[in-house]
Order: sequence, then C-alpha cells, then structure tokens
Amino acid sequence: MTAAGARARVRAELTREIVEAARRHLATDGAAGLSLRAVARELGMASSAVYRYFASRDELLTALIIDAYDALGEAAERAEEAVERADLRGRWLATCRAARTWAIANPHEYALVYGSPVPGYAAPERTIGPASRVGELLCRVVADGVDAGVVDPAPDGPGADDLLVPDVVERFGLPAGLGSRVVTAWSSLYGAIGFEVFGQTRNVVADHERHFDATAHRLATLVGLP
Amino acid sequence: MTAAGARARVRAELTREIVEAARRHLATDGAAGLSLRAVARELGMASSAVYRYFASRDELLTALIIDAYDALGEAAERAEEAVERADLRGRWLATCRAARTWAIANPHEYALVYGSPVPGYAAPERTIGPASRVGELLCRVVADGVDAGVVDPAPDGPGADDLLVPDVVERFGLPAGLGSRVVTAWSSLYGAIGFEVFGQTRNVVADHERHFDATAHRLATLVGLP
DNA sequence: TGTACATCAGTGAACGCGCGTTCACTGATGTAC
DNA sequence: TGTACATCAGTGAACGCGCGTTCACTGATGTAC
Repeated sequence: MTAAGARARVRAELTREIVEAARRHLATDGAAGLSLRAVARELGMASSAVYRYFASRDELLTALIIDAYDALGEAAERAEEAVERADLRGRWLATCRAARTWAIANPHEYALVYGSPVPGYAAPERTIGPASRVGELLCRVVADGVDAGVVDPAPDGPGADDLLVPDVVERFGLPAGLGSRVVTAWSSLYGAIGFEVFGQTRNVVADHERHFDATAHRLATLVGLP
Repeated sequence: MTAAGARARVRAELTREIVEAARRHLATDGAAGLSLRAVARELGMASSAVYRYFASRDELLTALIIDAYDALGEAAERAEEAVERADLRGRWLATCRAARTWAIANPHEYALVYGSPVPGYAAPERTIGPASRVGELLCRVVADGVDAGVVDPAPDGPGADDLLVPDVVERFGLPAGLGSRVVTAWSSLYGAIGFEVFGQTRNVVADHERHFDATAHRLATLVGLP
C-alpha cells in the first residue's frame, strides 16, 4: 500500500506541476494559445509524456478553469468569513473586494473564466460547482438580511418573480422576488472587475480602488442591504 | 482622375471583402486564431496578396475592432435617436437594449472588443473614439436630466468628486458628482450583456429579455433618472 | 491618338516555426506467489 | 526473502497540419509627353 501510495503521490505532484506550468503559459499566450508542447518543454519532458496525465489539451484547460474558480471562490469565502455575521453590508463589501483583488492579482485566470469563451472548447459539468461559489456567497448575505427582517424580500413587486430558473432560486435560498436583483448585482460586480482588469476604464477612472468601493456600496444598496 | 478613382474604388471594395471574410472567421476561431492565410484562402487569393491591403495581422485585427465598436455605437445611436428627447428613461433603456441586441446578434465581435484582451495585441489610439460612443450616449442622457433639473447632480455628496479622470468628466459634459455613478452603470450594463452572451447565466436566468429590461431599469434608477 | 514609362495587384515558392496526437519502445517500479 | 510477471512513466520519431512574413517575379492598369 505504501509503495502504491508513493507512486500515487508522485503522480499527483507531477499533475500539479503540469497545471502550474500551464498556468504560467496562460499569462503569455492566453487560453487559445495554451500548448501542451510548450508546457512539456518547460518541464523538460517529452510532449507525449503529458498524455499520461491529461488525455487532451481540453482536459488540461478544464483543470485550469476549475482551479481558477476555486481560487477565486476560496479568496472570497475567507474574506467574507472574517466579517462579523451581523454586519451584512460589511460581508457584501468583503466579498466584492476579495473578488476584485484576486482578479487583479490573477488577470489571465480571470480572463480564462470570465472573459471570452475559448473557441471549440465546451466546459464540462464539473465546472459548475466551483463557478458558483462567489454567487452563493452574495446570495447568503442577502438571504440572511431577509431572515433578519432588514431586507425587503420583494422590492420589485410580484412582476419579477419568474425571471430566474426556479431551481436556482430554491438552491440559493433567496425569496423569488429578490432573485433578479441579486443577479443584476452579481453581473454588475463582474462588469466592474472586468472593465478594470481588461483596461476599459484605464483613461476614465482615476482612483480605481475607491471607485470600486463606491460601486460595491451601490450594488449593496441595490439589493436592499441596510 | 476617373481612372485613378476606379482603381481606388476597387481597392476599397477588396479591403472591405477582406474585413468581411475575417469577421466570419472570428466566429469559428476567435480573435487569437484569426489567420491571414485562412482569410486569403476564403477569398481565393494568395496569402501574400493580403499584404497589399494590411501590413500585418494586427492591422487587420484593428480594422475589425474599429468596425465592431462602430457597428455597436451606430445601433445604439439609432435606437436612442428614435425616442422623444424628453423621455430620459426611454432613451436610457433604448440605448441599453440596442447594445444587448447587437451583442446577441454579433457575439464574436462583442467578445473581440469586450472580452479577454488578445495576447500580444495592443489596441492603437484610433480605437478610442469608436469605443466610447455608447458611453457618450449614456452620459448625454444623464446630463440632459441634470440640465432639466430632474436628476440630482451629486447623489454621492462631495466624496465621489475626484474618482474619475478630470478630462473625461469634462469631455462628457457630466457634473463631477455624478461621474462615478454613471461609470458604475456603464460597466454594469456590459456585465449584464457579457454574462448573457458568454453563457454565465444560462442555467440561472429563465427570461433573459425581461431580466435584462429589469436590469436596465435598475441602472437608470441608479444614475438618478426619473 | 500613340507610345514609353511608372505604378500597382497579385503570384508562388520559400523560410523557419509551432501545434496535437499516436505509436512502438525501453526501463523502472510495484505485486503475487 | 527471492523470483516471475504486470503495471506504469517516460521517450523519441513520426504524421499531417497550420501559421506570419518575405521576396523576386509577372502582367495589367494608369500617366505623361
């Protein structure tokens, strides 16, 4: 068992090294230019050897995508956990700020998951879970506000009840009347982050950090947080 | 003059055909995979012939980018013009909806300008003008509201006055106290469009059109439109 | 109007490069008796 | 503990493909006198 265990451990380590090398290549060539051969070259192995670890280029891409979602999700979760439970707006802001900070520190991984889709690549189902971690966090804050009686559960009236997929509303524990608003805030958050990371606001915004904070506050207000 | 004029006209036509073919290739291969050779092949000419029209692949990319910004800008401008001047919210909504409609109809060109940056490509200065047409439109609506006395010129108090680059505030005719809010709405608009076009809300939103309308209304309210 | 010259569009071969994936193979590492 | 066998990691050559860009060239189209 220990012998087989050792082999498995070495295998897991090399798998990680391949993913790490691929991640570095993302920075120079983008997702579309990610090359198995270049990764193998960097690790000093034959390009064919990589196929012992990943069945194809797309599988390697999937590993990168899941890693990116998980890293972003974990950063946001840690930041949110550190805030006192009753401080709803503080939890919301911490989540938004952590997402922005992670995106600025890892722009190419951010582009991989929230930028243009990679042509010819279809993300498999197992990316869905990691992809929704930040969204879940935002929902929980708002749901806690509803439970505490400080957030209006239906700010749009009954007209916005059926805009979302019913499963989603249930899974995230949100009142139906609030779902669409939270999705607006969620997409707005990534709009703000994307504009900054991709440079669209370079000659527009002077103080990116304070402007982002103002945006996060506005989104908190939009979903009804006190 | 007519002879030279004819030659110039033929040249302009072929230039357009090259750009059109390149645009079609964007759909299958993405911006990073755009290939001069593939474009030449489609047009039945030698790949070297394309160099009589574009000095490099990047120049062709620039032409595509400018075309995309201009097409989006024109669609938005036409839609906005069709609304009665006094109907500020209607003008705002028309602009947002036109941008969304264009993006859905032209997802790859949308990705080209608002998705991940193309690795190794730096957009030249002449893309800036076309890039800001939609933003200008949004600013004008809000500025008209301020002029009419129905939009609060400083909803965030004096604290948000210096978040943007001063030139921008001046160029777009907005009060300093409103600039940051309009930028929030602007990035939120593209966040919403991007999420829909790139598929992030596929299993989340049930009625994309109505949800988008709700979002556009919320953004109008955010910038203070009555 | 006719002719000599200049300009321009387009060709095809070549340079040097990179890619994903397959395949038969060599050794090393583990497993079962 | 020792040996025969099975599993696995990694190799290197090959297949067939595509790319951007350069260059000397052929003809056609325009221009000046």
